[in-house]
Amino acid sequence: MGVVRKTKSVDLLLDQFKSGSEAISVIELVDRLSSKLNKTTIYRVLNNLEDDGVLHSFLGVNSLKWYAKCSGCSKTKHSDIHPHFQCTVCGKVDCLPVKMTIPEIPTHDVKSIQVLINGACTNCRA
Amino acid sequence: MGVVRKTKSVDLLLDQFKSGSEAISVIELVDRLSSKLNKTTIYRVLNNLEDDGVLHSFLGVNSLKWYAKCSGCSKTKHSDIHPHFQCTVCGKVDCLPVKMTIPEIPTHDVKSIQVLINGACTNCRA
DNA sequence: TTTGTTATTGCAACTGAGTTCTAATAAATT
DNA sequence: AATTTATTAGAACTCAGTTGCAATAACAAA
Repeated sequence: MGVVRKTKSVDLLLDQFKSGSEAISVIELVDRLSSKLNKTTIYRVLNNLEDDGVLHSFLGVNSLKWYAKCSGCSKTKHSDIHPHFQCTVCGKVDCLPVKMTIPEIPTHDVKSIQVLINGACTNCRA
Repeated sequence: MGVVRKTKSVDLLLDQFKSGSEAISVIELVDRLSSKLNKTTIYRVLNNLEDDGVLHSFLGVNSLKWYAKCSGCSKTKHSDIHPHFQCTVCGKVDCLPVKMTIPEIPTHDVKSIQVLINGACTNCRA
């Protein structure tokens, strides 16, 4: 599928991801936009934007779904592989600008890899 | 807390993890043991066994919770860090016997790391 | 062995993130 | 302006995981 039409929903959601490499949970997005967009719409548009290679998603702690901007991805190829860092103090999630290489596992045919790192972020570490 | 008493529930659950390095989802465990144990009990005992360093848990695709045996962990120290491999064909999850080093991130204070690899397992790759 | 203490269990009801269905709406094309 | 069809809102639903409480069973002390 993917996004085909320019709609208010798409604009509003893309606005949220304009700045920085910070990820946003769907729960947070629903909360921020609840007066303007329906929950179902948010889930669907995010899904479309991921199909288009505009955003990527992953699971944080408590199995909540998070989204962040992709860089260098397209409808056909998702090449933006990097670790995600979730702060155990404030809960925020960053995309780490660290190059990840997919490891060679002789016994398995590796397709993708997800790395979630936990600890204290820049602001929260004492 | 952790497990203090030897009960039927603990024995039944530990039996499931006797062989191999294969992880088992909670859903699967509830399914296997539903005639013998209550769902709530299963969730609670698994949680205790994790506190004790006997099992470790992680999230697979669809944010389902999985458990697998720990090796070399105790009530106070969880040192068994390794990637988990989930097959996109059959859905099974293996603990990979690969040593993982926690990366140095200058800007963040890293505490733990979770790696989920996707692809085709030994049985499912063509 | 019996009694008392308290961890553990079963059950029912609940929670909440994410999904599904359908009718109404609004892009985009003619 | 009319037509087509993707998109949206809303309500209802799904289901993994949790909570509260009364009943039960492991274990220790007598």
